[in-house]
Amino acid sequence: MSQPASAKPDTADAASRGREQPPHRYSAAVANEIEPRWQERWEQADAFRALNPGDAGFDPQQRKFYCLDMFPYPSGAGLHVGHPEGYTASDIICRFHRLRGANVLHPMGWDAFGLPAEQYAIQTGVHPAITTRKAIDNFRRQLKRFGFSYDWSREFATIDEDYYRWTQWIWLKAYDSWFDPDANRARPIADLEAAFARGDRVIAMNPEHAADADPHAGEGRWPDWNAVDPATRRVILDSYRLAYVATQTVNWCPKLGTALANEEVIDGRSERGGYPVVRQPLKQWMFRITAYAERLLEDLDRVSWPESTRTMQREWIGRSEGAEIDFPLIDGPPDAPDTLRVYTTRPDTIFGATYMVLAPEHPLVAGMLATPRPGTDVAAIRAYVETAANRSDIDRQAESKVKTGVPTGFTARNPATGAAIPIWIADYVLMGYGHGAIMAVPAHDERDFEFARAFELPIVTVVEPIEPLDDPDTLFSGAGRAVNSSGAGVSLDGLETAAAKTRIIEWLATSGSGRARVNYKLRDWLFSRQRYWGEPFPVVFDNSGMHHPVDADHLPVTLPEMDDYAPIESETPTPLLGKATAWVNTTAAEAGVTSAALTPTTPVRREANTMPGWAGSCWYYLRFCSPRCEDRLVDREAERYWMLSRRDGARADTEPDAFDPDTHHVGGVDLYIGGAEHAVLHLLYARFWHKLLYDHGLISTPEPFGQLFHQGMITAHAYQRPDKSLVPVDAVREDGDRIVEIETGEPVIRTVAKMSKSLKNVVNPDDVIAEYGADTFRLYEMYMGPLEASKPWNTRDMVGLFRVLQRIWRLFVDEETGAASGRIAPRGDDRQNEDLERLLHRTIAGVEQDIDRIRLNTAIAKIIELTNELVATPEPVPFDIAERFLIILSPFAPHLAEELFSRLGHESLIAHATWPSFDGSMLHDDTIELPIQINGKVRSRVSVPADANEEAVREHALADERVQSLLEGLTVRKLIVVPGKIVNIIAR
RNA sequence: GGGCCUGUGGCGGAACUGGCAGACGCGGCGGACUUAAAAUCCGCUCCCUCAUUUGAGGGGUGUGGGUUCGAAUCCCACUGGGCCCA
Repeated sequence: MSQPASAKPDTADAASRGREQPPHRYSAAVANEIEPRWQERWEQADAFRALNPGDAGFDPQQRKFYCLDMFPYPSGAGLHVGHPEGYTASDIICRFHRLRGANVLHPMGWDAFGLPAEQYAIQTGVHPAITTRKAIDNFRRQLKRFGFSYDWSREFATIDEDYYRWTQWIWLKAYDSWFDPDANRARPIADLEAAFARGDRVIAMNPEHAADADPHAGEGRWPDWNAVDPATRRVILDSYRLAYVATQTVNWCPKLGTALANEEVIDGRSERGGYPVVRQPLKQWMFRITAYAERLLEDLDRVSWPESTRTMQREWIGRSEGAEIDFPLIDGPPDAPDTLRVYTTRPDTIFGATYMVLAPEHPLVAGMLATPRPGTDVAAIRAYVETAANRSDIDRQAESKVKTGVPTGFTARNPATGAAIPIWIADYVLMGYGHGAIMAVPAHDERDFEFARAFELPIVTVVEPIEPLDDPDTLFSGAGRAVNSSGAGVSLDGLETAAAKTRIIEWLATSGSGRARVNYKLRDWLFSRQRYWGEPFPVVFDNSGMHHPVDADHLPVTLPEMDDYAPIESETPTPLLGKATAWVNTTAAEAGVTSAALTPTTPVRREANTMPGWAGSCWYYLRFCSPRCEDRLVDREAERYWMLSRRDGARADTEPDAFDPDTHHVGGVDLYIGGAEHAVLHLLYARFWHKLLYDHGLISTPEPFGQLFHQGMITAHAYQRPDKSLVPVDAVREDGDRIVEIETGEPVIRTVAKMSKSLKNVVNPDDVIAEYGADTFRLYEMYMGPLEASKPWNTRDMVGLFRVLQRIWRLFVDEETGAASGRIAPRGDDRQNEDLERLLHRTIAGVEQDIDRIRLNTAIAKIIELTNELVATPEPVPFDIAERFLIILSPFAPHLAEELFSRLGHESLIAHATWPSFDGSMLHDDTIELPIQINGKVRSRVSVPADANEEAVREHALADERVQSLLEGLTVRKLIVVPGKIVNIIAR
């Protein structure tokens, strides 16, 4: 065992070796014999094959159930005990639904592109495909050993060519799409061009195009499409694409040869290795996910997801309502726009806007540096802008940091007050949010306030709290009543904040200096990585830098072989694939660009960036519906069958294609189980791709995952010093009542921590299965606590579940001979057992309810209670009770259940048995014991008929001897009867 | 700093919608079996006091308050832990 904390000998192991052990007792050896045997039987019988429409034996009347696990990234380290947690839960639920007659789709596959394999390749030179395939084989072996009922015929990996060709195909679909704000959906880019040509749309750059900071981009400047030159047409159309190229500032680490996410940069150095990181502009492929912000937000109300996850997605999308306001520039730089546009959620505070701030990256800055105002310290501005460029957004936004900035010397006019206010540059304003510029209202915004104090800028109060604040010195940023807010054109004085906002927006609109605006924190999705081990983009560039898509018939674009995978160390960002010069430099024909776009011999450069790890996981759940489909990303019929669910549970395939919110569930996968660490990114990205495909009519539901469930984390015990630092489990010993660190003798306390190599508390599932078998492992992991809770692994506790299985085994099998125990009445014996029958019905009902509510720990407790009763019953257990008991056990401990079921004489698999029904009248006894409280304390209990009415119960209670003696000398003031529950007598 | 979740025996946890707190499992204690130990099986096991053959009483779900006939459950404040945002 790899858990040194369990100092006790491992019980199951000892049991299997014990000399005087009965020869046929349920032991680790028995488990390890019967489990692989049944796994082979299932495989031979193709027991868990999900039938698609058109398959032989497919029954259109059968209920469907699509239950998906978040597929794993197969690392070289193999499975961790955290992996099988969600997988065991989904397996139990799937087996349950099969027993209840559903056609269950329960697939498994591999998220196989990604960094670890590439880093291993850098060290060893072994191709990532080789290490990845090996890791997949190991993961598959480990998962199969748990007896999970996956339909393995549907298995695929994201690195399979016939999978990622469709990943690339979807990207091309996005490239070929624009988002029509009027229709609120994606449409082919050809529709946009046609609309321009017909004159149905104003010909303009996309005003939402992130790469274009020109605030006037959305204003038409081209009256006639036919008069626009082809190059400009392309630029205009490209600004609308849902997959587009833009120059983004990235954290480039020259030493690592890649761009890093903001979270991976700490104080200007890489988190891994501590290498310097520079902020560099880099041409990147982006996804216009922001176009879907509103729909991604709205549809959160329609899915059955944990509230916390929906909240996180809402916050990530970050919708806010406010206004964009144009502040006229006073003597601005030549060639610059006349106005400076800002976004604010508090337009009502405009009378308090005493200065403005530009992000250092703001396009106006260049013009200000080129033609500075007299007396401006240009060098200081330049230095400030350069320094700011290398600070991460996270650092820049940290409120604790001292605010920095420089004055530009330029001024703008506050449209409300008419006053000229100075324009500053400061890095607390980010280019990525709003318009990269703000009106600063230091009286009512924390950051503006600190900045104003640091640079002695005026602070004007324009909102007063309606209720006086407890602490008058705190900055007031809430809603209140406007004061000092009157100008030539408009007055807000006396209005409460909401009304003031409405009034000022009306005035801004009529005066032409602003308008209401909804803004989102969500940014477009940076989709390029400078890695090797990812999907190549199906796109090339010609000599003029223009991009051309690869024709769909030429997919997939495969990766070239490489001699070494070391990153290119460079000051200028260079993708690793840039090394594969022979692959990069090719011709239009070779790359698969249609001759309509480029003549076949045109020299082109392939896109050398690759897609990020998220790409493959964005649509794998769709592919599982028909993983071998060759002519489409997913078979139409199969997709509709598995993804579209009617609310009443009936089959949907007789319905028309169109999703109907009144009769259909919103999304396809009936139950999606996976970790909360994917609450935002993976789930948001997958929803985005799904909606894009839905808009193109390729799939039938607007959401991918109808119900989502997060399993908690499996933690482990660790030890903590008084200073809260952690001590590895092998560095402590028990010293009497205390636990001390061996090296120092200092006491430590037991705590809970993540499993980690450094704490030496990682548990390897292979070891646990060798010691106890998979059935015990499955039961233990489900029994630890509620699935959604994080809970500490404690190997010592496993023996309890092992003993339960041992008791069940002993009930059926003679430990000395291995033959039938004789404890089960033979088939055909008509003996009854009323008490057991009632308990069985209660257990069936309880387990059903618990599985439906995903409370597997209490379901197992109920099965254990029944087990203990069966074992304790002196006379033989009726045959059909034993049979039904095994069926309800089978989702949880499938191997043992199959074995015992066959020993009862069954030829067929228990996996294909029918879930037993329960009789509602059997759930309650005829008479019940009712507790009697006197003044809130239980003093007695009486037996009453279960259906006794309130009056009868009252009489029973008052007639009770004990109650009468306790009530002596007291007056009953009140008597509360809760039928079936309790009686409370209030007496003085 | 803001938001969300959470605190129940020695441990993991149970308790439907406000109705007998501690199901079930671990551990511990006692017993059976054994030369002995392990394994297995049986019994007891929230704490305190008195009685100890049955038992009787009191306290108890992080702390303090509130609502209620009745609170682990609902409300308020505080406090410990976790997660997310900043």
